[in-house]
Amino acid sequence: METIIQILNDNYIGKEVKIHGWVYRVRSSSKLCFIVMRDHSGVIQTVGRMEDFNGDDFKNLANLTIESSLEISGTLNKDERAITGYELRIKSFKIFQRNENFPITKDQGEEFLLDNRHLWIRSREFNAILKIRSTIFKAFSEFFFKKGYYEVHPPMMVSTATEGGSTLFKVPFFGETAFLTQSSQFYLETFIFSLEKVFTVSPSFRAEKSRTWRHLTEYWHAEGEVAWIGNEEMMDIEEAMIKYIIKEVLEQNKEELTLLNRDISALEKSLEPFHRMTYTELIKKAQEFGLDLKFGDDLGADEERAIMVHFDKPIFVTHFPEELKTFYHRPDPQNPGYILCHDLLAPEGYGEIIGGGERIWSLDELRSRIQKAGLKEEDYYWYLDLRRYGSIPHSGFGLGLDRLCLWIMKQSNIKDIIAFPRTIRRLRP
RNA sequence: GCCGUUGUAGCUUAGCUGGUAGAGCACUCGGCUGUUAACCGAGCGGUCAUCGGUUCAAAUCCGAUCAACGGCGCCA
Repeated sequence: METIIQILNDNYIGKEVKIHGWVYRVRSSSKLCFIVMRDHSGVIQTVGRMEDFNGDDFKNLANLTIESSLEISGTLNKDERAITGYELRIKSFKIFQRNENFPITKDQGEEFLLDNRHLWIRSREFNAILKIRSTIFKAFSEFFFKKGYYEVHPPMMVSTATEGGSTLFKVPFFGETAFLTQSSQFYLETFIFSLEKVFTVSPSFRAEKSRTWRHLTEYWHAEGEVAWIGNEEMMDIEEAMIKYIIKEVLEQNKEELTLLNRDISALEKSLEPFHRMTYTELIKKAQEFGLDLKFGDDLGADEERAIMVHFDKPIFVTHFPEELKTFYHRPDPQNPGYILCHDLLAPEGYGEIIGGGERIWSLDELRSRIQKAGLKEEDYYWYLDLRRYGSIPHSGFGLGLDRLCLWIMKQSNIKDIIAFPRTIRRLRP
């Protein structure tokens, strides 16, 4: 048994091969039928000639429906008329299932395809998306393993919010109420006291009623936490990580990127050094670009997009004013009122994909920030304990892997790069 | 949560200022020896989201309801 990608190759010309897969397209006339077959690896045109078959065999072949499953044996020829340049002349075949008409035909609306996502993921386009996504996830972990990090596994069911928000999913938990995690950052901070350099890839859940092109209710969160380093060094690591992922995708998924019409040279730009600027500098730049942004404003989606059309590489934005960030971020001792943190904005209008920075490591400072934020110390007893016993400087980050996928594949909606998106209005399929 | 748009055949849709529903795809049947989500001929398929109102007459105008989609905020 061969895979399709394997036999799209001159070495197989004239040889007898056997493939299995699904009918991608079928066309027939009275004495000739074309069945384009697909498997996970690609598509190939096969041709059935009436003279090659006995009895009803030709008819059975010509009457196959899209997505029927079968096994085909035949000889391979080169043929420019065929979709992928080679053609298999069918000698024999075995049908596993001739199915009813496949629900997805041409001219489908987005919503219909979402309702039928369980079937649509078979499409060539989605197949390419899933392959690139797989590379992105793999490369993320690979990068950190190569740097000596440990992968850790924080809980998804938690008792408190990370950021004190009200956007948590409640889950009954043996008489108590548990929440689905929004971020594993606090747990990662516990791990560094054992392992020093850790990362995790796990889902995060946000019950926010977002309806935008870049929000999911359940999304894949890649987080890292590193002992003994500060904001600058954290950014260096993230920059190397993003470049590593892009390089891997460029190496392993050229074909898929082409199938998606991704402009590869635009992506290659991000292998050059990223821009870095402070929040204050960014606001100034934005004002130069003619944007109505005042100091103290958070960057909205429109602003991010308007700013990012001026850059072709990612930008780290650092030193946000204290009021714009949550309590655990460490204020800059050199710049009172500013935070040692960073957001990474992706180019081509994609905006924020990473949030990270240095964490407060002094117990007193953390307690006062918790108080200021109006939160209860009891809820954070174990987080505070980390500052009681051998506290150290450390930094971390959270990367929205789906957002990274969105940008790398240059799709227009985050739902397009995950097989089964969960949003405020979609729980199925 | 706020703002906006849309709802016509299985799917994609046309239908202007009211006159009683049209197409493409899919499907069924027939034809075709080189097709590229082929082509040609015929057929099947619609309580125009729901409820109510205006009118001689409503897919079309008005109101309500429901559903979906898009944008913002929140963030990754």
